[in-house]
Amino acid sequence: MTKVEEIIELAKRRGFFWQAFSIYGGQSGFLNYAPLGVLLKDNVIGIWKRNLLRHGAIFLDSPNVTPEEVFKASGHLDRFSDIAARCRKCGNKFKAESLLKEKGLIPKTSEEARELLMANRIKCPVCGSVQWDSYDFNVMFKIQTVDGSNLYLRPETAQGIFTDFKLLLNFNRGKLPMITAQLGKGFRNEISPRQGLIRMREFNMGEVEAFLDSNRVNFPVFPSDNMIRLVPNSSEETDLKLSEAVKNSMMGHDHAFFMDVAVDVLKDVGLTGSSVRLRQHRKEELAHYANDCWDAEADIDGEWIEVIGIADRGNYDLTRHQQFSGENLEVTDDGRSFTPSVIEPAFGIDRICFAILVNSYRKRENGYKYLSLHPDIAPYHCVFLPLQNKDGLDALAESIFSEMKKRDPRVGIDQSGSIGKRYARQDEIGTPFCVTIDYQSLEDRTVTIRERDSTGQKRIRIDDILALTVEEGKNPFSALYS
RNA sequence: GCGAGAGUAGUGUAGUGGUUAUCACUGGAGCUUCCCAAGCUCUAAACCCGGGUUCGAAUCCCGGCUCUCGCACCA
Repeated sequence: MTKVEEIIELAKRRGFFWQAFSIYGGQSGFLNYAPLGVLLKDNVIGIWKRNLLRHGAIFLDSPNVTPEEVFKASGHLDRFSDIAARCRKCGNKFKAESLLKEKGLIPKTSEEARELLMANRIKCPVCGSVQWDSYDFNVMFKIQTVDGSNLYLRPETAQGIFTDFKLLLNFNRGKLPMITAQLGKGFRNEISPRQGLIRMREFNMGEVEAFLDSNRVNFPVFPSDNMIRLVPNSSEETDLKLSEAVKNSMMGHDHAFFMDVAVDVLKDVGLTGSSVRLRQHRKEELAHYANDCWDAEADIDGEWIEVIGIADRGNYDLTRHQQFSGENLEVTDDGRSFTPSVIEPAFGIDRICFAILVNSYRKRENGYKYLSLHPDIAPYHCVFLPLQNKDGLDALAESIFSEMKKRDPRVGIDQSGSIGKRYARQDEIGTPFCVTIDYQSLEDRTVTIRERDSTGQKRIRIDDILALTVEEGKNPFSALYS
């Protein structure tokens, strides 16, 4: 088994994620988060949300189902709908538009495309046949109401924010810059969804739209000014602080600010160092709405995978929605009217979760596996283990457990099997600390705390555990082993 | 979507026309001289779905679904 296969095997066996609808054979492109995966994902989302709140973000939650007009305005309807041409002989599929481009022909319908392909004896690039079928292909899932209105499942959550821009700005008392964010699902009818959590038809995204005045610096102070590997599209890759990259004119200041925020989030979930980089899109790679885009990529077993896209959308979306809706979406500031620009960091929650699993997977010399998860994002913070299930050890463990779970619900207790088996079980799901109640505990109210990565142990007082203060998103037990 | 391969307990697997369907790990109950998956006993759990061939199909054929790899796709 390859490393990734081993991780997927562990993730299925221990309950991080499962194939969706598996009793009916499964459905390609859809996965279930299993019990531990849900906890991990919640922690990732919590880190995303707290980082944004820290910068004054406001949040929105808009519908998945979106009317056609919105995607006409956003450009997704045109750019997502293609006429596909299928060679009758070899079955290969192409964009009809690109096959007909050299003849200067632009088909309006799939029927017209087929006629043009046949009439001009366009050859299949693979087998040379001139026999074609054609059909409409849309990457957006189309649905209909009973009265026949066309609706789509959104391919990105961003449009919900753009269409509520005036309300959000009013809520923000008219002030720019304004950071808005939405956690939600996106849907894309991928032709061949693959690689588990990497390419799904329904996926979790945490999108941020920062509205700003492009004539000035909107976010002067970087939160961390992280040092990061940068891969620009026109020069050599280099390690730089983001402030230095801005000085070198590699990107705009406000764009770099959100790259810094993105790197902070990755740092908080435990993705750091050489496993993360920022790569600039090539011109031809840019989405229709983007002026510039840098992807935060994570190393997933030797392959760089986009986990966050930080796009400069300019004023494209607001300008388009102003045109199509007739609403005035300009902002007046200092007597000057303008359409705000947008920087959009879009976080791929599922990919971040998968990158976390892959990058935390370790093997000990004896072959036993463990997940070296950051203590703050592990599904369980600490698990209590009575060395024996008798002699009062079990009762003492249960009393500590029931006291602690009132304050930190991310604790567990495990009384089944040998102690080594229980340590191994917790190692596999990435529990960073195990507290073992042994015979000495009965005499002096001390216990041992074991750290997952080193397997080292310290003896601590039960009262010090009970005195821990719990802070949202933090593992309080880290304070006991330092 | 195309081509090739593959789908057997939760996981990984054995099984080339007739088996009570193999083994291991995991899970559960218990014993145990008890701090790193020890040992022992017991136990739960599977042939992807639908057709066909056959006296008889996990096994052969067809279709569907899913997975893997390559191609294409990835706004």
